[in-house]
Amino acid sequence: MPKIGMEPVRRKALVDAALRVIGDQGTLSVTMSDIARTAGVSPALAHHYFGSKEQLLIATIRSLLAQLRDDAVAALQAAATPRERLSALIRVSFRAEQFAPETIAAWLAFYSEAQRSEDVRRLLVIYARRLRSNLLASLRLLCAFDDAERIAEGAAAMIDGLYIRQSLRSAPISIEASIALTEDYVNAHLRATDGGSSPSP
Amino acid sequence: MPKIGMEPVRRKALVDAALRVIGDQGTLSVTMSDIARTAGVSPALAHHYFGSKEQLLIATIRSLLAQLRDDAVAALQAAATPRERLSALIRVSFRAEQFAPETIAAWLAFYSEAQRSEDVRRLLVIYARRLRSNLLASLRLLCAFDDAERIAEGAAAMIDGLYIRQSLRSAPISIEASIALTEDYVNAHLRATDGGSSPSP
DNA sequence: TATTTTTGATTGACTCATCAATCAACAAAA
DNA sequence: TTTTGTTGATTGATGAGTCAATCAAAAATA
Repeated sequence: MPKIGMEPVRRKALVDAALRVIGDQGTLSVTMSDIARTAGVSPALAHHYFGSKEQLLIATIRSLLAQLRDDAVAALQAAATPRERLSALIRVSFRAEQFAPETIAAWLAFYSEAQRSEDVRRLLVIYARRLRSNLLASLRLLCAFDDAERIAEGAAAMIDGLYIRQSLRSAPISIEASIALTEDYVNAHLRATDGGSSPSP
Repeated sequence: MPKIGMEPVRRKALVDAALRVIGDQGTLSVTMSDIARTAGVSPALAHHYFGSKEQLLIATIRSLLAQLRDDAVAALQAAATPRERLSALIRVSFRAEQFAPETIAAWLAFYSEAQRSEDVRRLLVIYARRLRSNLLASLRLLCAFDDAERIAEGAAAMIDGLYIRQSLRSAPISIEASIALTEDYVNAHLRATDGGSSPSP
């Protein structure tokens, strides 16, 4: 069995397994054994490649973040106008995989961990900043500077809030309804702050 | 030392200690010893009164919820018009204690736990439902039925979202700014859905 | 080509620490 | 003396991290 060049393969398998196990159990208190078993290797190997559970978790978050970034980049490239880019960002946030119960459970677990681990916190801050600045870039072309800041802040909060509410699975909101709520928010404010399409000078 | 009638005193001390320790450490993976020490008793006593860690945690969430409910009731009673009641609900959600980092960290930990414990989940659903129905009761008097549903959903999401974003402590938003964002949302939509003050028939 | 050496991949078995839960015992009030 | 409050000591389980040993492919050598 021992073929050369296994390292990247195992690393990926372990990261994917970690995400799955964490999503299923809804907590970071999963054992290295669980993760390793899901990845089809021994617990010792997980330690061999990642050194510690913490490092494996961090790699897992990085992987989630990278996927989210790639999705956003792709969606933005396919959009032509600022308004379309705005909608693309909203749509990406509610992608089916991202909005799946296990993914949301994993995100929640990471947010909770961020209270303790500075490394985890820093990674989540990157996500928050990126979402905000992406929204801002489009909004600045659609309304006054100050309004753009406020709307971006509000839209980001609404997106995150829809996620957390989804995690309780009582009266779950559909993906389309979530997108509609966020779009409505943006529309109402773009309309309220000026005629509808005159960007700041 | 053993004075009679200690049970309620100890229970409260343990629940309060649990909330504090959980908030400080940002996780439910705190030890019974930590909690007991903070409450000034032995770990064995915590088990004596609560039977298990799970039960103590549940009592802790109940206590948080009860306080939130009492705050809401008080705020609602002090408000006269539907519009005032709406603002009162928003203001209560962002109470200083509720918005404190430790409280938010505790909430986050509970949400995460809800993925595993059906009991915890049920309690959090109660909170979500209560917030929604409180908002709805006021909104129904201010706009059409369908609009009320959507605005309530959106406002609740925004409130929860502002909480979760606060937990990262990057670019923290002030209490007043959070209230303003939520008020703006409600105002914009009340304005958009009809002239401004004609309730549904 | 055949043989030896090196090296990466992999694991079972073990250590060490932590923690929830239990229990027997004791102290003071009633 | 019965009841209530309280604890120290102990147990049993669990889980992260370590380590020495094994295995097979690749590289070097003859």
